[in-house]
Amino acid sequence: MTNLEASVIGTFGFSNEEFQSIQSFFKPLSIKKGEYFLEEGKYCRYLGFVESGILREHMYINEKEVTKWFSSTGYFATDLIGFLHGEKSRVNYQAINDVELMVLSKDNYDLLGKHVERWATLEKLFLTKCFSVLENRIVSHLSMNAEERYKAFFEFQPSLFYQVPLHQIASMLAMSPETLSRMRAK
Amino acid sequence: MTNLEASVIGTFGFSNEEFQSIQSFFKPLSIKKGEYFLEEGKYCRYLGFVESGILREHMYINEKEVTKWFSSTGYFATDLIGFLHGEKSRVNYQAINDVELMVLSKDNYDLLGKHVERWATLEKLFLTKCFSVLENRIVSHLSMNAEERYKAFFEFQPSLFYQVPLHQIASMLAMSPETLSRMRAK
DNA sequence: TGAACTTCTTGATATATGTCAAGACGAAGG
DNA sequence: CCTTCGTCTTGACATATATCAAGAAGTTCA
Repeated sequence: MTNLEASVIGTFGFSNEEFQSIQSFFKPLSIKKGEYFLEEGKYCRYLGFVESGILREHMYINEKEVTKWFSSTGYFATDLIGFLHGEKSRVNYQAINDVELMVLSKDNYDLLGKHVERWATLEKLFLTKCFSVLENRIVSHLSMNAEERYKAFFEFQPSLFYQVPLHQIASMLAMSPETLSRMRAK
Repeated sequence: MTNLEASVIGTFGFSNEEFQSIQSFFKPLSIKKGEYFLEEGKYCRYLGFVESGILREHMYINEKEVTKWFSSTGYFATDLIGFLHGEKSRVNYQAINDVELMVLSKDNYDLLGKHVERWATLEKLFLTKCFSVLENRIVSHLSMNAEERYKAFFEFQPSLFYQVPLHQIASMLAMSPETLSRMRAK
């Protein structure tokens, strides 16, 4: 069973039949360490699902690089708004290490509604999951200090800390690399 | 023309016919200053649209009150995840002043798909707008300091600053009331 | 192997922001 | 009308976090 299958059936509650009917729309894509899956200013033609490896989502603001998210195994990767609306991406997705993806083109994505009866429901579930993740992050910024954000994220995804440069994690948590280093020291 | 009509046609691109077909599903609701439109732990039975007045979205974390958002004229109000999934609310919506709403019950919301042909498209547009707002807020926390967040939000909604207690705005921007007061002094 | 990088840590210090306390002011209510 | 309460500001001070700088390891690559 691929990770895609496990995720789509487990997390999103697709039936086996539903999964079979969408599977053929995905195709595999390999990306080498350092290469880009998506670049700022280019059209978001693909929705990626990470089978293995880690992609980093980042953008430049006032010449400073801001890490927004990491898509590791089992996560989807794209500028969702850009993808759904057929617009240019505002973010980059770069491979932290060698990455294996299953990707769905925008054209195929738009066809799913005709091939999967429950698609409207399933798509809504997907969108609301994404929404929920962001909502929780907002709350974390409203109610936690740097140390609490570090602890919460470390509990959530400890494995990332051994695979990703820590200064990038620090950026994603809105703190300096030195601060993150000091919290780890405790 | 009601604000609901203007918003749904202007922002979401409904046709007049589409608006007419959904209008009857909404009903008006008045809320007095201080009263609640939605409370933590209760089921989210309604999606509200603010015709006039301001609602404040807030929650309690470690006994501390955290203001998450303000829904002023032209905004929707509900715990979106709770509403869509038929779950209990994690937030409160309290009236800052007397508020006039147009509300859509969960039952009616679920009926819209059968009455409006483009509903799947329109609903997706609604969800992605909400998603986009959150995404921008995340980026603001990753790339701005308190003063920059204050300035950006003040430019975005200056009128709020004259209608809402400033300490609540401070909470929403993740800073202390004193800090907000000092930024304003400049 | 050695040189050039990157990453991570640590210390010293600077700065932004939070906390505490007090007072001014206006609104709400008896 | 007075009292009380909530709001906002301001000052003094505390603290969290950022910045700057240096060095130790680990990596990459010729």
